Amino acid sequence: MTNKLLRAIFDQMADVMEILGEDRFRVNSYRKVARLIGDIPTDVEILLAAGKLAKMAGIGKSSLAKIEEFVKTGEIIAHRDLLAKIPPGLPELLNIPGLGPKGVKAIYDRLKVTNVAELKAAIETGAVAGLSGFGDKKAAAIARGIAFLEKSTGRIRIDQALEAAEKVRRFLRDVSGMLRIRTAGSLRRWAETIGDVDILVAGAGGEAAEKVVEAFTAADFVREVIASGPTKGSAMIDTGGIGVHVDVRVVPEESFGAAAQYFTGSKEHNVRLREIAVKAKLKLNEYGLFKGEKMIAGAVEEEIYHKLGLDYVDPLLREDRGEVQASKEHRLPELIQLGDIKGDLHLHTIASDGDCDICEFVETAQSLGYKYICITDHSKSSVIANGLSAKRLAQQIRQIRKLDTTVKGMTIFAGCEVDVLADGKMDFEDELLAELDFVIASVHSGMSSSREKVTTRTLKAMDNPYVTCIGHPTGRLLGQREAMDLDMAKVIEHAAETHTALEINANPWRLDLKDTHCRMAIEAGVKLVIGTDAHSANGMGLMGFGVATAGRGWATRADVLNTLSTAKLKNWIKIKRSR
DNA sequence: GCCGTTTTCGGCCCGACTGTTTTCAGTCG
Repeated sequence: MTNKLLRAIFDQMADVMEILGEDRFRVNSYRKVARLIGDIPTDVEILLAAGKLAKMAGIGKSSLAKIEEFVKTGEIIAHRDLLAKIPPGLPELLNIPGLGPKGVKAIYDRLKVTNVAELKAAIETGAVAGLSGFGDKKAAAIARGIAFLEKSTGRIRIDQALEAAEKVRRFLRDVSGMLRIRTAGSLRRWAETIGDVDILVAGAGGEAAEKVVEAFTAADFVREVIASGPTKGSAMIDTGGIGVHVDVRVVPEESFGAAAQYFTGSKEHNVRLREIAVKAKLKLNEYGLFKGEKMIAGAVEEEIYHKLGLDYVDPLLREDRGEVQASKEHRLPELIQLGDIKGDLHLHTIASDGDCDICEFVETAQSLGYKYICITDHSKSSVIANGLSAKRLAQQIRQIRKLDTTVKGMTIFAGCEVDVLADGKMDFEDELLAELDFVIASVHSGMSSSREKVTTRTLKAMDNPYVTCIGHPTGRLLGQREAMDLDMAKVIEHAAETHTALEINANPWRLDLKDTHCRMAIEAGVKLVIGTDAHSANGMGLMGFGVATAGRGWATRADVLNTLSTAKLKNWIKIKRSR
């Protein structure tokens, strides 16, 4: 919790300093500290006590003192002082697209505008347009920015972004002069949510490039054109009833690799790379890597990394979370691939709230080349999900055992997604759980309880000898429901102690565990299970989202249970039960 | 504010697009 708060405080200090026109590098260092703290899953207090915080690159004397002050007193004087210098509504104006710190300062200094409502009024009276440096178009752009902000739901889920990207790619494929297309940006990094979709097109230069942009901005799915130049088009497009911001950029074929690198980001990762380039007396931009005037790499992305003395970095890792240093030292992990997955261990049938029966899952699993699946319907307390009674579960187990003997080349495990009750006990007696091959323990209620409650409850579930893994550990639904306030450090520590796995729920609504928590679990030696939580045969196709999330958490094949052979998986499960 | 096998001071990533200008600042990614 402290981390979130501290991140917000450092970001807010940066906002205010930006508006006050302070040195941008200084502002940047505050932003960096904010991001660093926001990225660490371990509580700042713990790192501080262990002396680890001071060793982090980017956190210097001054920031450390501020963090210490916050941990001790619950506030930072410098933060309070900064806030006192401007009206409270001002920083939120920075969120308006098209309005930056300079603009905010100008409308405050000269029009005494202090919040969004006053800004709207000032635009209506023409006061904003009348300011020198502004004008009619600028004022209109700010008005559009406010409207966008008011109706926007913020970032979209990755499955929504993929759908939008596919729509634009299909369209561009038919545009002449275009040679290659690829998605870049946070979508290529498989970030859990996406701000805008970046599409990169390699095409002939000059007029041909302009034609690509023109065709895109004129497409029938475009709702509003935001910007359009000779090499870049930016628009809001309609897809599945939501508006998605899509950028299309056209680059020369010889620069395609450099452009892919550049536009894939993250911004912070790119800054690292360019720092290395500068030190080597080179220049890196979206057109290539240059030594003086001479391009020494550009067409192929891998070459950019190699010429900088680095191993190629998978897009999943490009978040400036230590991957650049690791690539320099040739110790990047060999990330798990979708093809490593040998089975799906989280599936719901019509017996509870799914849409298909066990046989349909078996067929789909066979087509995916899986070696095993596990049926995990809901337990009795999940009434809305038509959870199974003890009797029905016992019947289903018998049904699965029988079916298993008839299916060749694949094992069907009997499992259950068992509710963790309010007191941490399981929804079924141990005698019944003992009959199952695989037990997912999930919290489905009381998610907004205190940190202590939800944590204790989860820890206690892991104490049960038959619980194989914790399902969607934080319970979050992206854009809809906050994650439980779990003490993840404790959960991971206890998972290691009790030989319990943690799930990466692959559903793009969940992606739970998330990337940074996965990494923390892996470092603690905890095994992960990637499950789709499929409620239909189609749902099994979501596995890739979970694999990507694992990869973003630096997971190798060895870190994920459902890459194991059937025999090895059985052995792993047995260990906890025989303790 | 942070950082240092070129530095404890003087750097700190780079370019496109827009709008208001008349050569450039602001914003964005």
